[in-house]
Amino acid sequence: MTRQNTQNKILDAAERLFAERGFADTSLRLITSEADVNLASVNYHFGSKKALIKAVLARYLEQFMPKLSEELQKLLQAEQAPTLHQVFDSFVEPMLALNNFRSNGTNIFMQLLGRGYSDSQGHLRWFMTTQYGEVLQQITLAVKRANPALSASEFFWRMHFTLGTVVFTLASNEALRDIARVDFEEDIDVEGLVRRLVPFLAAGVGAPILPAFAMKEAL
Amino acid sequence: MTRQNTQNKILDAAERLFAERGFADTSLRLITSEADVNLASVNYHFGSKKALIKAVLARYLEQFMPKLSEELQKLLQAEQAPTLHQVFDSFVEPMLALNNFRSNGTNIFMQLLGRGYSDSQGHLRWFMTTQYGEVLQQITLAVKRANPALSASEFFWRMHFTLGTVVFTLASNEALRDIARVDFEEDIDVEGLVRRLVPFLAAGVGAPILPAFAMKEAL
DNA sequence: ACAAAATTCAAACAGGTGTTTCAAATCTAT
DNA sequence: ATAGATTTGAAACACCTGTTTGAATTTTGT
Repeated sequence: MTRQNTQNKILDAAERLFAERGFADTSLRLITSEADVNLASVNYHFGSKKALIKAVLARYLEQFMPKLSEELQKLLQAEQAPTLHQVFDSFVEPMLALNNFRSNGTNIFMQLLGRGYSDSQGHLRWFMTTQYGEVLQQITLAVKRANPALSASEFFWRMHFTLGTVVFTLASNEALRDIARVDFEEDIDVEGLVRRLVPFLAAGVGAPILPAFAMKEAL
Repeated sequence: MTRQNTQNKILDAAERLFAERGFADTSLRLITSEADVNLASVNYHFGSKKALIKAVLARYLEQFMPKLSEELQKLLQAEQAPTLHQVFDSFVEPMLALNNFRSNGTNIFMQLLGRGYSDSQGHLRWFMTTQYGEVLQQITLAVKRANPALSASEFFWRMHFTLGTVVFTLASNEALRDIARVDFEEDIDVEGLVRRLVPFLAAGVGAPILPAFAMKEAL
């Protein structure tokens, strides 16, 4: 029973520190001292720092991904094509549900997501392609149904623009909310932030295609 | 005359390596060995690694910012309000002009911009607020004229969504273009990428405001 | 209660970082 | 040409990193 205790103490401290400071800037010594365990125990229980990072991400993705998949399935099973707004909206509830899984969970997951992509590239990408490829395909399918006018290439770029908006916003959400709080006394919560993203992204992905590029495609 | 030579050798090697690997992952030993100068010379000529990073960024910003400011001024002086598309379009030419300043300059600057924001937060932000505050205000003014419906808070958030899209896309533009090249044999150049961002951002910033948030604002 | 397995612990390892030092070399003026 | 300032060079400094080691401890199954 001590095993679980130590492992979880490490995971809890690590996820908090990773979210606050990023993966690279969080040393094992800091994690283990905050978790009140021995330095060697992270290598003993997880093998390496990389494996610890994956374990931290996995704990959240296991909660988030099935719920997201379910939401997308609802849209895909409906007879009429979804709107882009609906597609992006289906991310919101699974995101907010993380607050039930762990206190402040939505916020931590958002920052982990941001870090996971921008820090040492690869960790998050690894999960997406190897573990959750089907969900990725559901997303693709839903967006394509919502906006069939997009060519393969335009779709690719706009999805990455979207990813960038999300990753950046999530990674720096606490800093941004701090600024907003002092600049115009608006105390926005995580939910408000997530919900504000939806119309922005839906409009961006649904934007008309420049004639110049449309022509290029036709060649 | 040897001074300039060494300093520039360092700057040239540093900007390339910073763009490729980020600031944190580029050691002074790597920079000085590629520049073929002594390790100590970067501390001698620039004082510290932080100061070197600032010097690298400054060289590009000095080229870019006045041109951007000029483009924005054109829009602001016109009688009728600009469109969002026009506002974001005014970034494109100054961006592309960097290829005349230095070979592959646009691409390097884009990656530096991305790194400068997501890496060790602060460097780029320092320039923006202390050195180029007026340009920042021009941007603000132009966007507000193009979309007066935005409240201060909605404006703030959408500008940061925009920043996120740009920073992320620029930082990973080489990787993304590589994927695009193999996935659907489309060899997009930097210009094509920058131009594709414009309609996405214009649509996002111009998206209708959710009734829920519009109500909140009215309180 | 005891033997065996699992876990914790303090310490050291091997390698990396930015920065400093101070003598040697080079350039710059008189 | 020579004295003085500037620049280069090799080495060391102080500190931090993830990982490994091997003995001490605790937990587990019988």
